[in-house]
Parts: sequence; C-alpha cells; structure tokens
Amino acid sequence: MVYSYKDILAELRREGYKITPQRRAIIQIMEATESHMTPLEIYSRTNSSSGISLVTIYRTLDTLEKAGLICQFNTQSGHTSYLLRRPRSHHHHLVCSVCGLVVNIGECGLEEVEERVSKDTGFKIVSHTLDMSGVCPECQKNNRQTLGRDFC
Amino acid sequence: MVYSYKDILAELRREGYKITPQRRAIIQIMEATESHMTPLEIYSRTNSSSGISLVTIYRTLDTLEKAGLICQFNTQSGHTSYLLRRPRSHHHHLVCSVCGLVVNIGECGLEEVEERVSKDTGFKIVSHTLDMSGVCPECQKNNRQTLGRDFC
DNA sequence: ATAATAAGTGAAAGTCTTTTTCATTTAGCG
DNA sequence: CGCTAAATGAAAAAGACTTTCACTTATTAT
Ligand SMILES: [Zn+2]
Ligand SMILES: [Zn+2]
Ligand SMILES: [Zn+2]
Ligand SMILES: [Zn+2]
Repeated sequence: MVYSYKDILAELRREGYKITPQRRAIIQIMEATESHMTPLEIYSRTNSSSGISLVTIYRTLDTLEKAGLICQFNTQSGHTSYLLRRPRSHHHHLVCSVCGLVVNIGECGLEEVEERVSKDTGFKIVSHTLDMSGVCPECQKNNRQTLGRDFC
Repeated sequence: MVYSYKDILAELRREGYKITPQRRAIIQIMEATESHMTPLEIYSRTNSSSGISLVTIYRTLDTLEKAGLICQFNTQSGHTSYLLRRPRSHHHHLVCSVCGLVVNIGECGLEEVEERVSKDTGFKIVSHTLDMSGVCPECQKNNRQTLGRDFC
C-alpha cells in the first residue's frame, strides 16, 4: 500500500489528530525522500524555513508511528535509529559496511524458515528482520576494505 | 570456536592488554552466562562484591570487542543494546514481543538467499542478521497480546 | 464569524545511557 | 624493588530523547 501526503493527512484526521503546519511540513519532508531519516535529519531540513522545534519532530514522529504511518529502524551496527515512512511492501536492507550505502531487498522467501523455527520453538512467529551486510560494487571497485565481522 | 576464560586472558595478553582484577571479574561474569547482557546487568552482578565502576565495565566491553572476544547486539525494538561473548557458531535470535524472552536459532539456511541478492545487487555479501519476532509458548498460553507490527 | 476547548507547540529542565577528563593506582617488566 | 605506561574511578560532559508547563492554535459548536 502506498501512502500519499493526502492519505496521511486523512488518516491523521480520521484518528482525531489535528493537522498543524508543523505536521504538514514534517510529512512533506518524509514524503520527499525515499530513504531513512533520523529526527535530526528531518530537523535540519525544516529548521531554517519554518522554525519547527526538534521536540515537535520527536512528537510528530511518535504520533505518525502510533498511527501506523511510519516505522522505526535501528541498525545492527549501533545506536543510530532511523525512521522512515511505511514501505510499499515487506522488504529488507543490504548495507555496505564500507560506505554505509543502504539498498532495499524485496522477496526474502523466509516463509519456510519461519515455519521450521515455529515448529522447533513453539513460538507463533509474527515478523522478522533480515539485514545483510557486505561491500557495494563501488567500494569493491575502489578496493576499499570492509569492516565486516561476524554478527552475533 | 569456543573461548574459555583462559583463552580470553591469553588473547588479551597477546594483544598487549593488562590483566586486571576488574577484567577478570567481568570476563568471568560473561563466561558464566549463556545469554546477552547489558553493561548495567554486568555491573549489577559485580557491584556488591568487588566495587567495579560502571565506567570500567563500558571500557572493558569496548576492549573485549576490539579484541574480537565479544560482540554487540542491538535489538530491533530499541535502544537496549546487548552485549554477548562470541557465539560458538553462526546463529540468530527469536524474541518474544510480549515478555522479551530471547531464544537462539541455529541453521538459518540463507546461503541461497545471499547468492540471489548478490547477483541482483552486485554486492559482495559478507554477513547477515536475521531476527524473528513472535509470541513464545508461555505468552500464548496466557493469551497475552503481542505488540508486534510489521518491521521496515 | 466567534467563542470555547482540547490538542499541539516551544523553551527549558530533566532522564538515561554512554563518553571524556583527569588525578590516582596498578600491572608488567627489567 | 622501582619505573612506566596502561587502567581505574569520580565527576563532569555529551548526546539523544522525554517531560513539564505556560502559551498558542486547530477544530467544533454556537
Ligand atoms: Zn560501499
Ligand atoms: Zn522477509
Ligand atoms: Zn513471551
Ligand atoms: Zn544466518
């Protein structure tokens, strides 16, 4: 499902949230980019023009998340937690460990794995995250070393 | 590969680090548990007896990580970043979204997936993380609700 | 339109976790 | 021993996020 700017406003209204200039601005910024953004990144794109406070960014992101319109992503490599708008479909990320480039992967085909794990553990499996790490073509070309190490 | 207490000390020595009582204590605590621990958890197990400071825990974990003897794990759900000693083998985690129980999964069988993605993207894939989220048997029994939502 | 009101905003203070600084201690080594 | 560089602890600082509270504004009901 694809959410447009209008869809998002409608959904917010439907859930009883008010449509403020700040929220409009934040949604438009997120609408304008395909990639993940930290609250601070959003802030830096909005700051000069409209004087929105960082607190409001945090609160709006929280609101949008509660409304199911965006979701969070925390990289395995650390404390940098990104936010992005809800993706068109289930997908995963492939990250270059040298330059940080993030590429989306569709089609994971993990249904059988989930089934097997469910049988083994008794868990009802609701979702999964799969992230791959490697070296992107560009970094391979430039022969830059990977920082990669086995994850736990 | 399995690291024992002795192995770890030897490796630290080999890399020119000093063996202090604090480091011994921290390594022993980590050696004594199979599961992930936050710096604070380690601290709370050590505090009363030997009076090790939390700062030292952070620094020792950093050192052990640099020496490749432990590694980090940041849950998808947030800021809680766990640390654990190097696992015996490649494995993944299954987390109960209700109670937080973490179970290890061996055998992911993602080699074909990696191969396909590599072909599609040109990346040289070095590693991957796979985490599953669901409801554990206990929480299913107690009919406790999952907080689960599709990840991004 | 206007007024009422509940929600939203911004500034500042407060948390919480992690890092840095710096004076003091100690492990490792001759 | 005694030296020296590394490690430690206390306190301060940093960074990311949350809370508080007085003020403003979007919605709604008149
Ligand atoms: Zn790259
Ligand atoms: Zn998937
Ligand atoms: Zn559970
Ligand atoms: Zn795997």
